[in-house]
Amino acid sequence: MDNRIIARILAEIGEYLEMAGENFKPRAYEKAAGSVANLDEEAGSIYRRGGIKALEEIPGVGESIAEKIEELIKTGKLKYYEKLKKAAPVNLTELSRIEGLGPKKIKKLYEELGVKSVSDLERAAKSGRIRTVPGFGEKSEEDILKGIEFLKKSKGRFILGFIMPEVRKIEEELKKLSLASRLEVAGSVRRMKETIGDIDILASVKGGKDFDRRAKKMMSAFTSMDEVEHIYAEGPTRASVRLNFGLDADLRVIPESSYGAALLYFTGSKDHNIALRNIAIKKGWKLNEYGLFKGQKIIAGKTEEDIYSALGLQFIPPEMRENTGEIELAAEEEIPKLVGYDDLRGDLQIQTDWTDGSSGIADYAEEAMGKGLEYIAITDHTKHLAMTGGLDEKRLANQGKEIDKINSRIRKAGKRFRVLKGTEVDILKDGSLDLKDEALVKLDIVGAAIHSYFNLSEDEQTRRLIRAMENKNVHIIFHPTGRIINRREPIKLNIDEVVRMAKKTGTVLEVDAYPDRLDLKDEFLRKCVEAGVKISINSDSHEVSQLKYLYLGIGQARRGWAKKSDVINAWPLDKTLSFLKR
DNA sequence: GCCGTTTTCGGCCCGACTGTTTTCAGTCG
Repeated sequence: MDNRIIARILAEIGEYLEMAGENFKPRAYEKAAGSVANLDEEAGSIYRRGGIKALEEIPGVGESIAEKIEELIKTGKLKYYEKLKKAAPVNLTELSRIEGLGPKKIKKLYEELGVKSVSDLERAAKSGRIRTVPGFGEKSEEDILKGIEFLKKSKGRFILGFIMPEVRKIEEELKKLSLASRLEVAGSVRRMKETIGDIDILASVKGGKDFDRRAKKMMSAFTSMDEVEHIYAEGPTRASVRLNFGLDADLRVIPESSYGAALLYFTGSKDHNIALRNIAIKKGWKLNEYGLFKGQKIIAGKTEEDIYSALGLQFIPPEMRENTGEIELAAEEEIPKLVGYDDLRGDLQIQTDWTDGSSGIADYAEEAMGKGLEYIAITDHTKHLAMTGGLDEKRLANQGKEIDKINSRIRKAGKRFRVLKGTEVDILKDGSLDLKDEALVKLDIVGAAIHSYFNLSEDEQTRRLIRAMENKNVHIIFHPTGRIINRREPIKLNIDEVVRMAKKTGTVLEVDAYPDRLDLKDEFLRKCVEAGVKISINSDSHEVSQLKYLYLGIGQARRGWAKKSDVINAWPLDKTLSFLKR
């Protein structure tokens, strides 16, 4: 039984206990679920290694939860969980996705009306029975129907790179009003999470006696924007709305003196904030969105730096704030200097109109120069991918001649820029490659990638990838897990083994920066960084405008704690090339 | 149910907003 399933069951137990009116147990289960989900090792393997005592080493897991995990590992079932489910057989996960509905209300609806699912809920609301339940009224009934409608329309979380233009547009519109002294999108957007659930906007206005008036003006400007489709809540300092492109947005207005505290708070993550608050508590202080306080006296609040520093911590970049060890590093002054958003010098994965891309090589060179890059690699698909018009050895050689011409034109124009010859060679089912070694050895950059047989077992898939890495001509594995966010699951891989073999063979692993790939993802990148495996951040462009997606790959690499020295295309070209010639 | 510079008991992050209530429980982030 894998960690995700164990974590989900623990989290559900927490919700059932909350329904039952328990006070602190739900949080204990929720916390344990979070740690299990974040484990590097399968709980089953921890248990086999050290038994129940080893399970108790997991943060938030004590005697009782360890026994429950043991039962799940041994029997695949958990009596305690089955009992809770039987006592209240409702689809909690589904129902609590409706805005405004939590465990307590769900319990009431189940007890009074027998509501078990969203479809039960819809019937109850439409027939006017919700309003008869104590604590509910006509408004609640309406809100529930609206919530159901929204749930039917929305497809869960939005992919950051695709929604970013809309986010920036809202941000720009609000800034244009010139009502706020500072305004910023915080939350998961600022942490560069690959998907986001909503937009958290933070604005500050001058404090003092006119604060209320200024804040109110800001709030009403926000809720009356053209994009606002529905207002969930609107108070003097906080409003929550649904935007017409299907995303929810929150605005908080705070006085300037609290901007740093509020930015810290609204950037999250929630777990990071809780950990910071606990540090404050241990010092006898209190941390909230208005500042860090000792009694009534404010110690810090104007900037995030001030607050971290007062807590005895180094500044932590937003992308690292997930409470997965960064606070401990900050206490030791060991936060790494992460690769920066301006650090990339080249892009090593680009598809052109020779295969399934729609822009030509020269256009890419032009666009990349305009973006300040110093090199790009052309890496079209190979013959096995017939639907893309993949290149065979002969067409690849012809493409090389065109690249030579383009490079000489660039040189004659006196520009320092180079187009590298490359390929995205297909990894076949058995791990062999789609092009002959004689063709590969002539190229500057050989990326290899899996595009077929996504359903092999973990063992087969891992051996397949390792065989590709063992080819001396392969420099980089492109999008190693093959996932497409919200569409395709990653292939099954023993990632630790892959990282180990990448280190041994000197193979680079990629962060494909395309918005719905971001592959490798953050947690796997951390493993690379720890093991000393180099990474490259590439756009996987199929059209010149897609070079802009590199920033998403950088964000993901920062979430994986990568430094400039870990990223081969953040280096000068001669260093990169000599590194690749192992 | 977990945990410990509050250490084996007594705490557990904190504040805004809503709807349905006449003072607050529930939800959210």
